[in-house]
Amino acid sequence: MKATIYDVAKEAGVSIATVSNAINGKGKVSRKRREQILEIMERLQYQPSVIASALMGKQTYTVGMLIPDISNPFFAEIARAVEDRAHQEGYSVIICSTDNRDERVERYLTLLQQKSVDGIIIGTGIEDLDILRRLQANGVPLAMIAREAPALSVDTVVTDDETGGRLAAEHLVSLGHRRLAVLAESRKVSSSRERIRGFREGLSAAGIALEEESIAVCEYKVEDGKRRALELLALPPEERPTGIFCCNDLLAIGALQAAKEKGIPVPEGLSIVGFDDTILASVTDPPLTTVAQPMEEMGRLAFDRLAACLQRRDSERQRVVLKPELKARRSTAPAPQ
Amino acid sequence: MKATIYDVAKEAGVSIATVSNAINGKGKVSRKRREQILEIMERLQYQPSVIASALMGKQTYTVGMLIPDISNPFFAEIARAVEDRAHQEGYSVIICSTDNRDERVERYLTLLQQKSVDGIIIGTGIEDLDILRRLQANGVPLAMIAREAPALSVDTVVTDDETGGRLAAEHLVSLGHRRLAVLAESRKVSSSRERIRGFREGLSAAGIALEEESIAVCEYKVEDGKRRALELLALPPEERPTGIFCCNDLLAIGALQAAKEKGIPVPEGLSIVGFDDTILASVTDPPLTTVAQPMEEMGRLAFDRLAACLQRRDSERQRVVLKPELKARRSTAPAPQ
DNA sequence: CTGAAAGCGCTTACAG
DNA sequence: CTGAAAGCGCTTACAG
Repeated sequence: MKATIYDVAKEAGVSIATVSNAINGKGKVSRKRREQILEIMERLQYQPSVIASALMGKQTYTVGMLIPDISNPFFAEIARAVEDRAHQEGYSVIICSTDNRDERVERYLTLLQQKSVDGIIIGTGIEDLDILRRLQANGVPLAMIAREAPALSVDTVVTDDETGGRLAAEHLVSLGHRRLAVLAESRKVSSSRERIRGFREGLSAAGIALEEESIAVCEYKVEDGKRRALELLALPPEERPTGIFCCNDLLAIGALQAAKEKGIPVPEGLSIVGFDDTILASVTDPPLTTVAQPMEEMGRLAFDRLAACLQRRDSERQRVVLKPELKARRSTAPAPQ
Repeated sequence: MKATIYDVAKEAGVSIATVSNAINGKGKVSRKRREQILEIMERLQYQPSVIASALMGKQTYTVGMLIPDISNPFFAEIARAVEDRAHQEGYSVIICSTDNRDERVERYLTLLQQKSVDGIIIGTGIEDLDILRRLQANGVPLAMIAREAPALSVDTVVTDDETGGRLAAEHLVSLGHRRLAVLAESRKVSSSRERIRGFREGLSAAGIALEEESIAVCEYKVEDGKRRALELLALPPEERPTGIFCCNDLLAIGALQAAKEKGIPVPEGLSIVGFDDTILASVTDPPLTTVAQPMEEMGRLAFDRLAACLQRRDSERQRVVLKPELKARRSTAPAPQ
């Protein structure tokens, strides 16, 4: 059987309260006793039960993280950064892939609460903000990453998506493109909305309008992007967009595949801009021009924000905005004549 | 405050034991009482505490998963499959990226045990098998995925790595290659050892020997692969390998980059074969010939194996071996003359 | 400096 | 069919 605090106490000839104090550095325990107890713990391979101490109001040292899909490299890289920082502080992270579907979000949130996680990082699109309000009412610390919920008072770490969209627009405009289209993520995803807003602004600053029908809403997977891109490219050459701004790298890969299938050369016949700068962007054919987010930093900061909530629950909510950066690679070129 | 079972019991005018029975469908509770209790739970937004019931010997409905790195697409895809199956059954999964380092493995394993996870899926390379033996001695159900520990009696789901290596060899041999090299993962990683063994067998069946110095051991990251590939390609053209077998897609991308840097055209001047068939393999330039593993199936089966251990602890250990498949894309071609 | 006791929110025999 | 009571492994005042 696994050793408990009772075994240690008995072996040391003290009460369990003293063992508990020795472990937690609480109260006063003579140095001699403490060392003796520690030695016995070692010998018995005693592992304090997080479960039991959590029941007494201590933390579970576990946080949840809701993201659309861990197999999307953008979220996998973010998750790694969150995990590393969490691990440094003794926390574990439960990954929850929601596919941006509200019923999955709700199910996971219920589970996480039943498991008494200490906090939750939200990187998934959520339509119904009441879900988050309820969480906050239950006293669950929250931090948003790569997504926003402006209506809520909640710690947030985002890239400046609007600026990111504008950078993409300016890049394409400077290359002479005037017929542009967008591959968007679900409207639920705030970051996607912001990117499109910035993109539209960037275009209108150059006197170019972005028609509503040039915005194709996709799920976040490659196949969706490809399907919707094929629709956009089905127009006759003189009406067809010469540049597509994609709200993430996965969609951009879909666009790349669509262009290939249509026999349209990239970048000569079509320029494609992605978003995120995941590992994918650097290995595609051609390598993807994309708007980079500082993923490692975002993950780290998001955990730090959450940890700050855990420490002093009353603290100010912060909103951290990181700078995006356009990485020009080879999927963009001057617009065809 | 969050409602507890006491609140529900008081509201319903019954004992907490009856509420507990109603929730768990244990004992006999009249249908009328049960419905009344359920209705009150709903109204009070009562969420049973997993922590408390775990302390009474029930499960935590949480499992751990040790992998080298969640930001490696291979493991991200596996993790997604594990997560989906786990979620179906009401379990959550804690992701632990170990970077294949024993101290991180030990640290995570200790944490997971303190948190009383119901079981652990191991996909990380482990040098010191005693670590796993100790886990088993503590009664923690285990399942290995994509890694083996033949010395242990443990459920295992793997691809037939040896066959995978042989497929790679046969493919290269059939294209006329005779000077071959390997980009290997750490020796700790059993799957990498097996792949190399199969590759070597495949070569020797064609009368080709694989020199020890043609095997470059890397970590599992792109940069490592690139660095070691550069070394392999530093030889004069007539001694340099015409084909490189890489033990995963990430290393293959490193090889691709090294070739590009050296100005060696792929596949005309150098053929490259990867392993895994992650999303990366389909988007590289050129697309990667690689040995595919059925990642979704592996993840699903691994969780099922673990779940089987949880149910009936005494059951037989199983070893599931899945078939790899060579996907010929455009990174391989006939050997240069 | 140390220990007895209460209690966290449940489950599980056991008795009725 | 229902409830009183013990107990899971800890922590936390409180008393000494």
